[in-house]
Amino acid sequence: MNTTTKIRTYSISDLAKEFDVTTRTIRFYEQQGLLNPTRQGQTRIYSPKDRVRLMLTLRGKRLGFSLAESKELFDMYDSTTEGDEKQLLYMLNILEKKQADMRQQLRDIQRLQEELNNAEDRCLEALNKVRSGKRQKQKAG
Amino acid sequence: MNTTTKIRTYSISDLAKEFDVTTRTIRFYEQQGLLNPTRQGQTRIYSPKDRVRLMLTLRGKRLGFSLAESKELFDMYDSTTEGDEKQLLYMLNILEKKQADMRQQLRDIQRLQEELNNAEDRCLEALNKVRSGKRQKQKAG
DNA sequence: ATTTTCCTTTACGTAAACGTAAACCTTGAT
DNA sequence: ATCAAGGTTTACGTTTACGTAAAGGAAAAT
Repeated sequence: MNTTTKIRTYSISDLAKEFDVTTRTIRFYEQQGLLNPTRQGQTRIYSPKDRVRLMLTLRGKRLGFSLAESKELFDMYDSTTEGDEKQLLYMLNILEKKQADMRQQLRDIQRLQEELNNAEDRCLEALNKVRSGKRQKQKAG
Repeated sequence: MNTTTKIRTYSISDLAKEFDVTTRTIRFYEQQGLLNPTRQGQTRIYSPKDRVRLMLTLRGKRLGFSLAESKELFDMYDSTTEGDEKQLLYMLNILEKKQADMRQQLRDIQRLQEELNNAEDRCLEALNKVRSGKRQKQKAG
């Protein structure tokens, strides 16, 4: 059996299109240590791992993570296999904090969703009033 | 009956302490049109409404809203009572978009929570390995 | 052959959200 | 009276996350 499997690769514009970001953004993420494409000549070649990282980075952004924070998590995740005790405890600490953040965000979102619904209701109501007002005017006119 | 009720007020540092932000931040939010304190001489006096807006602004921030977006929502919310049809439809449009954002964020968070749990498991497992390794060494030593 | 089409690097520019410092009131406590 | 604690304005500085332009290499289409 052959253990060397051919792996899909992506160009920078492949990824840019798929995730709707500019190539500038992708190069910037590399510069910040979030992606590690190989080179063919001077052209960047992205692996599925890079693709996943890009995906995670963007999701992190939506959740208010800075690029530095995402990088930190990636680095830690990579190092867990060979991590020493101190490292691991540190990572557990960070993970705990992130989870607390996420719980807070979950509450925030649920509240905001309620409020958006209320606002929508109020808005629809006001719209009805405006429209029934218009009808009265039409009758009168 | 007296309709003029005395209303609680807050100083800038009251709010700064309560929400753990600097006074600079609070003044900046005023400058951006998010807060509207009255003045006593030149000193700012904040109403409960200001307090709520500060709270909402900060929550918005946690959810990735820009100050401009929060202001937009506040302004629209204030104007709904007297809003004309175009205004109202516009606001409904925005509200719909925000809700879509929130649904996306909800999914993001749930996924991230799963992954954080996985990472934590991996981490704890690695930690156990490290520690059982240590015990072996102690025995041997 | 030359014109697109992608890709590259280098580097300055920018918007958002404050930080920070200077320079100045005012007011209650010592 | 003076001094510390809190308030003010003005204004320049800083970080993050890219945008944008210049200047060019390589390959594929016309």
